[in-house]
Amino acid sequence: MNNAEPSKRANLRDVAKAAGVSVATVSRVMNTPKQVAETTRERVQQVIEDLRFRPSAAARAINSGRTRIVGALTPTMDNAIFARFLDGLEGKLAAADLSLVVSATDDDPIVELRKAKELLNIGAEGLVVSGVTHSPEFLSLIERERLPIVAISYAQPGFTFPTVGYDNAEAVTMALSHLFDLGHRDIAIIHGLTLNNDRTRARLEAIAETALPVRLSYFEEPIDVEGGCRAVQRVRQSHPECTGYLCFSDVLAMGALFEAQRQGLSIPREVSIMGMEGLPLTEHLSPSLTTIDLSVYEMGVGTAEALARWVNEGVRPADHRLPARLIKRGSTDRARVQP
Amino acid sequence: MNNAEPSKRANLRDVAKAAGVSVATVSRVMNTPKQVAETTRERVQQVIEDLRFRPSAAARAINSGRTRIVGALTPTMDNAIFARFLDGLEGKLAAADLSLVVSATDDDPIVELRKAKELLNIGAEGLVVSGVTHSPEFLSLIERERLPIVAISYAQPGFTFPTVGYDNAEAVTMALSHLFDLGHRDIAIIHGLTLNNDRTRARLEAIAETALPVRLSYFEEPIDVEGGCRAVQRVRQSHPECTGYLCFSDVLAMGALFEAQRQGLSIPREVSIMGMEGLPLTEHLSPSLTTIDLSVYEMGVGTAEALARWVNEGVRPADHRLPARLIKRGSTDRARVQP
DNA sequence: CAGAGTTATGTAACCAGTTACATACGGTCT
DNA sequence: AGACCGTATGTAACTGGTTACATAACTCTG
Repeated sequence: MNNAEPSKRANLRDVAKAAGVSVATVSRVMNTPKQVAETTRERVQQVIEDLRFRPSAAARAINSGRTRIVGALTPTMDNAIFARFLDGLEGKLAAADLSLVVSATDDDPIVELRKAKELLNIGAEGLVVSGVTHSPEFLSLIERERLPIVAISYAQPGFTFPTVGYDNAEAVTMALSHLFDLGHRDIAIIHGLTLNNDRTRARLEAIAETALPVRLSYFEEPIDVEGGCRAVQRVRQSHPECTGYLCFSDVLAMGALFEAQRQGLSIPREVSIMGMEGLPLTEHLSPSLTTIDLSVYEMGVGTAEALARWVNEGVRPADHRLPARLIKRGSTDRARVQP
Repeated sequence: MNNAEPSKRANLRDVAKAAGVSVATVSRVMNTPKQVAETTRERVQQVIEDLRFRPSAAARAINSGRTRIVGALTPTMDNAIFARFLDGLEGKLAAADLSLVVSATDDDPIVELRKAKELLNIGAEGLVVSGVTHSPEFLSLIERERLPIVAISYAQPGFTFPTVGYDNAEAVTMALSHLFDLGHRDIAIIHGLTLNNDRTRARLEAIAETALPVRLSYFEEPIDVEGGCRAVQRVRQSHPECTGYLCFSDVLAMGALFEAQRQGLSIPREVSIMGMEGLPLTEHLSPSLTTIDLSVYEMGVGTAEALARWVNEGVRPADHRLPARLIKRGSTDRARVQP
């Protein structure tokens, strides 16, 4: 056996030569097998296997203009919500024969622009982004490339590109009403950073416009458990009269719950706490966490369906609004009558 | 202005013609600018911008043989550990100018093989996989393609391909010793599914070989909070004498903690519970969770560095063993003297 | 059995880049 | 002036596939 040569990958010509046919026939065996006579087809197939021939994706892409790659630009991956979203997204994209490239932007428009360009450079056929606020350079890049793109976490029919997400105003209003209905009048709003995050801003604007006779105070913290803890410390210090804590994220709510308990507060007797998102984990806390389910996994699936149709069939998808649903659990209850 | 034609993307020839130079010159402007006279260079640059020229990734790939894409095959993304790992991985890969395609295998070797082939089909230059146990077809595929590949979550120097991970035996022994040192003799081992998961099996084997005089009982559940809850229900029913609960995952440990508290058990007075992984969240539970920190984020970064060097410079990386470190917190304490 | 239609296959152009090699130009040295 | 050198640029071959078109062989029909 002669293993002398470094055995570089076989190409179409090699296969054709070895099988004694033309390159066109080999190509047909792979793409339109029924056009090839059975005996020839089998012989070529055999050579393909013997030579371990694998067609070059690049060469195919250059002809078809298709890479079957789409990119997702999310603020981070290390966050239960985006992890869950990406899981749903990847699963459904794979079913549509599309590969998912992930890219974290850290909620920075400059990074977003840079990473979007890199995604285009590797030939991404479509993009997923968070929210509807983006740098002008980003928007014009998308427009002039006519790139299929879907914005998530933000339902906004008629926006520049299709959105797959929930109505942030509706969701937050639902949450606030829940606390109001339970008799809470002094409510702490615990939210993530507003800088470069239009989802948070949209929720805050909806809150600000409420007609409900409530007294609100606002606490901004990074969306992690520690942020939730710090927020509660600040609430207790500056606004101890608050009996309802509305957190814009389940992760913040978990931190808030833990810290409140650490401070000896009885939940929900003294203070009601609620989150948003509907992470599976929240059901198992003690007390279980009242939250607004935003069907994050379904958002991933819906986004994949929308983008896959656009990329594969050229059909620009309609906006897809996901339901927001109150999940009433143990962490919220009637406000205690003031002493 | 004539906007009649559908303005298909400009290519090298278009730019060359518009700038009045040859295609070679345009190519040089992009790749080796110093070889081109300044006046020519500037003129070509201008045309490139005017025509919004973006070189085709596929055409480049066909020449260079490089796609700058690597793939990661993880059981899932919707899991705090893998999310954190992927976050570290993507960040460092991006710094090495590599894009990350993610693909979930659901711990199924058949899916793993299929998705690995798909990754190769789109031109992935390297792969990340979980653990060291894979189907023979998968292994031979990797071998004959001479594909750079790194296995994670499993330190095994000298394995078929380089590993970046912790020593599962060491980690679990560390955990067991901790409980033993605190006086626990009846210990419940709560672990994820062993089917197709060699990390879990390696831990179980290490546990089985312990020289410590302890009585162990085993409880297998899917790695989610509910799994942890169910495990505790089973422990209480079949082995109520257990005072130490050793969970192979922080997620299981959280479920165990919640369920134990729901059942009225005082942690750590009556029962000590510990997890593994070192998720940031665990620090904030009440009581805070004792765990074995496995530096998951660092594993992501280390994997990226190893794979990037291999792919970019052809240097097969050395095995990288990550430290396992006991983080003693509130959920474990001395075993109560038997009444 | 000629003419038409079907089927199987080959030839060569094409996609969008990179690059080896050739060439033209201007300046320096002898 | 002629040889020599370095720089700037162009020509054309090449990467690895796909596919329009041509062709050859075979079957069917009148």
